[in-house]
Amino acid sequence: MLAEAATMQEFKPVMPVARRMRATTAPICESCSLRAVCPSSGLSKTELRELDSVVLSQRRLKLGQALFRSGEAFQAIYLVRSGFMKTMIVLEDGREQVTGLYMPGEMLGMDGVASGRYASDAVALGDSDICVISYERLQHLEEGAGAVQRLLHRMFSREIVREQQMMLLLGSMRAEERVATFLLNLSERFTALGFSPSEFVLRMTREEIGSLLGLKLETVSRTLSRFHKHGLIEVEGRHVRIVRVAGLRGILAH
Amino acid sequence: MLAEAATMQEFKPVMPVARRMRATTAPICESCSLRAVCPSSGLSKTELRELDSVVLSQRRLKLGQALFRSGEAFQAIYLVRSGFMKTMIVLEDGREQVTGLYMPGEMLGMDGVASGRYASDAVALGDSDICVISYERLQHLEEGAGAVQRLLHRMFSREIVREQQMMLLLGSMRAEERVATFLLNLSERFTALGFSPSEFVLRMTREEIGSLLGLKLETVSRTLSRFHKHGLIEVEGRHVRIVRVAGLRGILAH
DNA sequence: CGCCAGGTTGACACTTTTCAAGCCGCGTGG
DNA sequence: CCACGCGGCTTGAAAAGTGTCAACCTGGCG
Repeated sequence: MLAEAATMQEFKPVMPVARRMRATTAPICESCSLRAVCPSSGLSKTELRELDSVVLSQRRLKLGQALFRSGEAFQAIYLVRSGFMKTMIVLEDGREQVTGLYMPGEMLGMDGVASGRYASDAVALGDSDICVISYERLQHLEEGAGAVQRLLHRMFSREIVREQQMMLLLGSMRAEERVATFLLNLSERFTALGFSPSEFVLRMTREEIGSLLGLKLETVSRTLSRFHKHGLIEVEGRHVRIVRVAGLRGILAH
Repeated sequence: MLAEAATMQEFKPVMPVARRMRATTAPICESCSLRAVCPSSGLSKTELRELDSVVLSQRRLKLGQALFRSGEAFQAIYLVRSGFMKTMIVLEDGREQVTGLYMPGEMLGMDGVASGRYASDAVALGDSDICVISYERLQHLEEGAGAVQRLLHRMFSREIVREQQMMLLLGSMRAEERVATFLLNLSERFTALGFSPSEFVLRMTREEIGSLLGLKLETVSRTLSRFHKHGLIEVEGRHVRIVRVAGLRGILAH
């Protein structure tokens, strides 16, 4: 039943990732298999080459490894190439809030520009490949700077919009609406990546999902169970299949 | 008792704002009274002049008037010169979420860069003066572009960090913590503007505060009353005086 | 003068959290 | 090889925190 989703869990780029961990000047962006979803889509050949010149390297992370941590000196922004990342803020008293879930083609670390130090932790939710983009060099691009700068601005802005929507969710939705929104959002993003809109694998524990949605893990679990009981989804651990999208959407329509 | 706060409600810049509503080339930034808190602090004279060249005009808003609305074509970003603004997202079903409160020196509208349309509504919380900055021209700055671009990036990033902190508040704090955080945050920002850290005027109704904090207006009211009962603050409508900062901070320390 | 928006407060309902118990699958070490 | 422990998940029952509804107060303004 959930076989397709299971294979998808691997979540490898469609084409093999060539020249991993290569030196700075390797044409990573030009030949990137993520071009379709990568923010760099829309750039010209020369502009892509420009972009390549600022890609410092690739990084590989395993489950739980940090890409950066709150307070570390900001030097680079990061692009998810494969795998999943989460960002979170931690309070002194230990409470933590997952502030974002990042999929291939999405960008991380822009919160570090403000003060020169990252404001959040970024942690891998499984094996992940990450493009490391030197912010320093990005600033000093000469050729093609216009297009690349505009791209960067769109990325910044997209992040702001994403966070606004998260605030809407956290500030004015009840548990069922939050979880439904979460599932529908995942579905969209998987679709954009060329995967099934209806069948996928959550990459987070119930606790992480809860933290992202501002709920306790038990509430997440109960809500998923209720959705299942009402025939909206099928759940098996982290495998999810959306059975009645309209039903999920209906929950949002109050 | 709350006299100082009452005068402060006017919230005029320290120096008179010269050449309001003037043509594009007026040296608004160079002579801006907000320099101390304005994001443009740190720019050189020439860079300031550059910045001036992108300031289209000034806009004056009254209570309830919109600076931009969700869906409108994005053309400019805005800087609050005097007064207060709020941003909000509205759902089809009418529910709305205040996503931000903006004071003099703070920037609005960057969410429009992503899609070319604003993603939120910006509404004045009272008489306000706003700098209108052409995004188009900002992009095409030649001289001094480096410094101005860096400045813009910091602004973007600061907004991202601000929203992350809002998510933390909305996702993992209880009502008392939210209100205490709100008051302490206001206190800091007023201080930065040269006003009293302990005595100020809320510019929003209880309902707006509630929406910003993800609470109902009654909860806001009750929480403020409770703070008052415990001798932490004094409240009289929108006039607030913080009596025991340590007490408020203590609430955050669980 | 009277209305109305904004604010406060109480009583009660509802959602979500908290606490607790138990299940499952998996890796480790006896 | 099996037992054990443990993290992750589910479910129930009770507690806590907020929301809802309603009454009432106040000040400003037509």
